[in-house]
Order: sequence, then C-alpha cells, then structure tokens
Amino acid sequence: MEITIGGETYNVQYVETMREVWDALSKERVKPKWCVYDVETDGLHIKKARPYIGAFLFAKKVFVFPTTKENCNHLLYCINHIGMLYNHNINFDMHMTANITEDDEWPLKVKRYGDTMGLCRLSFEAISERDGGDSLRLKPIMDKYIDPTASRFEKAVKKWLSDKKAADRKVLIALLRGHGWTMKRFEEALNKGTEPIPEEVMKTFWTWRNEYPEPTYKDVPLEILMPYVAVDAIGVDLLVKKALPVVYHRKQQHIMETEWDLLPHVYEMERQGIPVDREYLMDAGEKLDAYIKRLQAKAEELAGRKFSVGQHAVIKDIYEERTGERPDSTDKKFLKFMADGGDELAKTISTLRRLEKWKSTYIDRILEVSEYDGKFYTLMNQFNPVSGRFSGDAQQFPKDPIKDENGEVIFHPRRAFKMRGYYIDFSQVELRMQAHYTLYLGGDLNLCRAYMPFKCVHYKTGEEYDYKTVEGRARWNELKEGASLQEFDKMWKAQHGDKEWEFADVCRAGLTAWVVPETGEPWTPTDVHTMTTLKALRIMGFVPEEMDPKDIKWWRSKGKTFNFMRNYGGGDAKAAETLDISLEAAKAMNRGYSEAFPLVVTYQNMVINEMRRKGYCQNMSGRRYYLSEPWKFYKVANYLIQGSCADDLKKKMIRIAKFIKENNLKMRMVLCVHDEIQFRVDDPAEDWAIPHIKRIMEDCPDIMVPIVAEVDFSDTYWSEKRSVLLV
DNA sequence: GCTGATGAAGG
DNA sequence: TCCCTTCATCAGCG
Repeated sequence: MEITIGGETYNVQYVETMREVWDALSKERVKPKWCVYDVETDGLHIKKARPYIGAFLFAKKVFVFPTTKENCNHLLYCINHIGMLYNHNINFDMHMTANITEDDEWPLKVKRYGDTMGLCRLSFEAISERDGGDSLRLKPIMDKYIDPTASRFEKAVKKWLSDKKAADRKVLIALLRGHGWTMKRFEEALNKGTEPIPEEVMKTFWTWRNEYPEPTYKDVPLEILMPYVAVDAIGVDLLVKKALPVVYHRKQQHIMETEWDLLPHVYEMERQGIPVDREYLMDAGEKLDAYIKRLQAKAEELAGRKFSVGQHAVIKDIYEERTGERPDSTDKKFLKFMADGGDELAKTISTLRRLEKWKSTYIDRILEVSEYDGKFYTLMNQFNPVSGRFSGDAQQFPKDPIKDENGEVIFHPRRAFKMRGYYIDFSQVELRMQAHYTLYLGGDLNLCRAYMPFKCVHYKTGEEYDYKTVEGRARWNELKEGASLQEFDKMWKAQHGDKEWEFADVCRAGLTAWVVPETGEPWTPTDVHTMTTLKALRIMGFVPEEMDPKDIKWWRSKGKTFNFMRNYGGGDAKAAETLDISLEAAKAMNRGYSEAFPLVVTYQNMVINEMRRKGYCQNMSGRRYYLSEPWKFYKVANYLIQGSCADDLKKKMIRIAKFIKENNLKMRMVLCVHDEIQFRVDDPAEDWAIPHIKRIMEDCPDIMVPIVAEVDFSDTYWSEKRSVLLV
C-alpha cells in the first residue's frame, strides 16, 4: 500500500522475513544515506517489554515485519549496510531489540546511531515545554511540523479497539441479563463492593473474559495496524530530512556528532540497572504505612473530618471555617506559616504530604519496577532539557532519610540501592563555570578567588598565579615547601576526628603557597555565600561582628539560596517570597550580591546584549541557544553555564567509556546525576582505575578555573557512600 | 483518559 | 523577569 505524509509518498508492505528487505536493499542503485527502525511493544519496562512488530525504512520504502529473534538478527546486516540508523528516542529500540534477540550486545553492533529527538533539540528554540516550548514527543512534532493528518492511522487503530471492546461488552451485558443483573449493578459490585456477587454470575463473567480477553494492539487487523506502525518511521524519516539542514545551518554538527557518539554508552548504562534491596523497601514500607496511618488519624481528629492531603479545596474549606478567611493556597509556605503559629494540623498535613509522596515514589514504584529481576532500571533522557543536560527519574532521590515522631530513622531511599561502587562528582562546577565566564571580562575577583588564587602571588618567587595556561592552573593548590596534605590530614584527624576537611581549611592553616597581595595574608578560598550575606547585612545596618553566630548562620542559609536564585535571574520580589524575608532584606541581598560579584552582573547584561544582536548565544562547546522572544533572554545566562557543564560531562562520559573499554575493565558507569557519575566496581582489583577516571573528569583545558572532582565510595549501599582521600 | 494545578524531590 | 527537570494526586472536562 502507499501512504502519503506531508506530500511525500511511501511504499509500505508487510514481510514475514528479512529476505525481501535485503533484496530490495541490494537493488538500490544509490546506497541510502540513512535508515529508520521502529518497534511497537507490549510495555515500557526496558528489560521486560517485548516488541511484536517493527518497521524498517529506507529510500521511501517501509517494511513492516514481525520482530522475531531471527528477523532482528538479519536486520542488523541491512542496517550496517546502510551505516546510519535513526529513530525517535532510539535507546528504547536498542533495549527492545536486545530483549528479543537475548543479546545485550546487539545494539552495540550497529555502526552508527542518530536520534531525531536530538535533531529536534538542536533545531527547536531553547524553550522548555513548561514555558510553552515544543514538546519532544513525536506525535506533537509531526502534528506541528510534518503533517497534522498523520494521526489518522492511530485514530483508526484506537477506533478499532474501542469498537471491539464495545462489541465484547454487549455480549457480557446479554449474559448478565440472563442472571437478572444489569451491567451497572455488576460493575459497582465488582469495583466498589456494593453487594456480594453470586458465584454463578462471577463464573459467567470469567468465562466471558476468557473468551473475549481485553483487546490489545496485537489483536488489531494487520491492514489497520500496518500503516499505524509505518507512519512513525515515516515521520522520523521526514524529520531527519527537515531538521538536518537546520542543524547544519546553525553549525551544530559537532554537537550532534558528540551526542551520537554518546548514544550507545547511554544504552549500556541504562542496561546495567542498579540492584535493589527489596526486603529493605518492603520493611520500610510497612513502617512508613503505619506512620502515615497514625498521622492520618491525627489529622482527621484535628480537622473533625476525613480528607486527603491532596484535596486542596477541602483544606481551604477547613481553614476558612477556622479563621474566617479562605487561604489562596494550601502550599508549603501557608502551612508553615500556620504551623509556626502553633497549628498542629498544618504541621501534620505537611508531614503527611511528604510521607505519602515518598511512599508512592520511592517505595511502591521502586518495588514495582524491580519486581522483574530485582533491579532498578532508569532511562537517561539525553535530549529533553533545553540546556543539554540529561533528565530522568533517577536524578532526584532524596539525600536525607525520613524520621518518625520519635526521631527514629524509618526510611532512607538511597539505602535501597546496593552496589559496590564509586561516586565521582564535580565540586561546585556551575559556580566555577560562572567564574570562568567572568574571566572573559577580566575576572570577578571574589568569585574567582573562591576557586583559585586569582591575582595572588607566590610566597617565595613573587610570581603571579597564572590561570591562562594549563601548567599555571595546575598549581592552584600548591603548598608551601615542606607542607603536605597527608601531614595535614593526620593533624586534622587528631584535632577534629571524623569531620572532613576542605581545602579552605588547609589554606587557613597557612599552608598555601599563594599570598593575597592587598593584605599580605595567605590566600583562603572565598565563601561566596557568606560574602553576599555579610555585604547584605551591612547594607541592612547590622554589624556582623557584633551579631550572634546563630543569626549569622541563619542569614547565610538565606544568602546561599539567594545566590543561586540571583544566578538564575531572580528578582527582589520573588526572592522575598521564596526566602520568606522582607522586600527590604531581599533588596539588600541583591545589592550585596552586586557588590560582591560585580562582574557576574556585567556578564548577565552582556549575554542579553549578545542575544539582542544575534538571536542566539553559544556555550563553551559551541551548543547554541536560540530565542525569538526578547523577554526570555535573561534565561540564557544560566543556559550557558548549565549547558557548558552538561556538554563537558557528556564528553567526559565518552572518554571514560573508552578508557574502560581500552583497559578491558568489568567496571561500568551506571548513572549520572547532573554533575556526578556513579560506577559499579565489583572487583576491588579494578580500584586502580578510579584515580585515572578522576583525572579524566578534571581535565578541562578550556576552562580557566580549576575543576575538581571528589570521590566517594561505598561497598554496601548508596546511602553509605563516604569520601575517599586520593592524594 | 486527558490536562492543568499543586506540590514532593534532584542539580 | 527563579534555571533545568520527574513523578504523583486531585479536580474538572469531554
């Protein structure tokens, strides 16, 4: 059959084996530049789900075929004959094909992958979906950019399914009538337990269900299913044709190639999975359930009625009755305000919300997905965030445990993951990147001095610290002659026990080789959050030297939050709201920030000017961010920082994968969380590789600020990771 | 069943 | 002018 999408006609045919595909391919006079391969599956679990039908496309020919093991193995020859394989979110098809061929290596045998999600990311404007930007899902993209009628084939499939369901239902209705029951009565009894169902009625129901099982896509007649399967592949083909020129025009080929290099490594990481301690989760789940029940009873008693903590309207009713005023919101801020005033109910609702979220997200869900083989598999979306970062569901596991009313730890989400492994994360990498960007403007003194002895001189030779060369930069943590970190570590432990030291402590001990010329004192890294805070406090008329250290600490935590907010482009009003401080205090924070880090403010303004001039900006790797609406330009200052770090991490992942392969190591990357890479290292004999990997991660010749990676280790659970000193 | 609002979590 | 995200639940709509 022929299908026309977006004015282009494709030939679609069903084949049982790959022979006809290969024949057609060998008849092509010109070798196609790429091919498309897409599968339909019975689920989404990357190990459990199985494909049942697939589509393979090249040169406007689509072959729909049953995805048997043999067909998939033969398909590999066709794919590699062409040499370039595209799909939309192709990692998923890699997993599905590995599942059906029972060969985890199958996807790694494909010569080269491309992903139209990646092409879209590099062609779309840099607006997140939340802010009205384009979705990265294939259907809306096809609707908007390819052909709005393309969905007609999916509609036909859905219509067939609902017609079939309705017809089957009619049979059941007739059968129930024989027992004197209506469908409505039966469903209520079945779902809500309104009345007992006689055995013979149940028996009739099960006989019917057996004979008429719930129809799935597999049951759809081929002539309806075939175009539906084909049209996704056609959409991908058209998308490549349309987006590739945009990527070239925007000079994003090199970013694209790096992303394509990374694709198989991401597949390998996803494929690893992390072993789950299911017993622990079940045990913690029971404790959490009991605690939730106790709190629900307490909330019911306090409110005088039954309600759930997600029922915002009901909670508003309760507070309207209590205070005579209907709250605009029942959010955390409102509840905290009430709780601070001594309201026990508000406190209980807040705790319950957190507990219920944790129970469903970190216990029930992990138990469900790990049921298959005891492992937690997570997808790492390589293209969704506009900045270039990864996204995925494993990126937000709480760092701290949850405690019950007696202060006893009842659940720590990270305790559920058991693995001998290393966790290497970059230290404050985005702030270091921000410092790097100010160096193009001469360097922000305070921010740069947080990470290197910027404009400091050597205590012995008097030479100025050289941040412009790799060799000069490597000396950022140089110590005075005779001083050593090992000695310091010993001394520190004798004085402070288990508390970890930071490099700033080494500097404060006077061991650094660098001297601040203005003061003649040894260089000590700036504490950027304290810097903003102290300046703001003085602006507010406080004398920090005379303040209670406890108050300073409180204000510093506000200063820290403010610094991040301000880096993202936040203003006074929003800061006052988020930090829960007065507008005057927020304004003081802002002035304190500007005084402390004037060149960051200059940098932000320059980005906006650049956007006005060109309509785009490009990060350190050359990834561009295009925006057409000027009021959004302020976002780009952060895109550049976030995206430069993300692209750096992506390139590091490729280098690390190469290092692991070259050294024939069994260790594997299993996850990355923004600025951290996690490694499973089963064999202690491979521990030697970790310092090498750390050095790969710290090797950033283009960043003028030293990049530092810190190593943690655990041979039991994620929650137990502890820092390892690698000198 | 889908969508938007709301709120929990990560960097 | 608060950046990038995921996931769960509830309420309202068709």
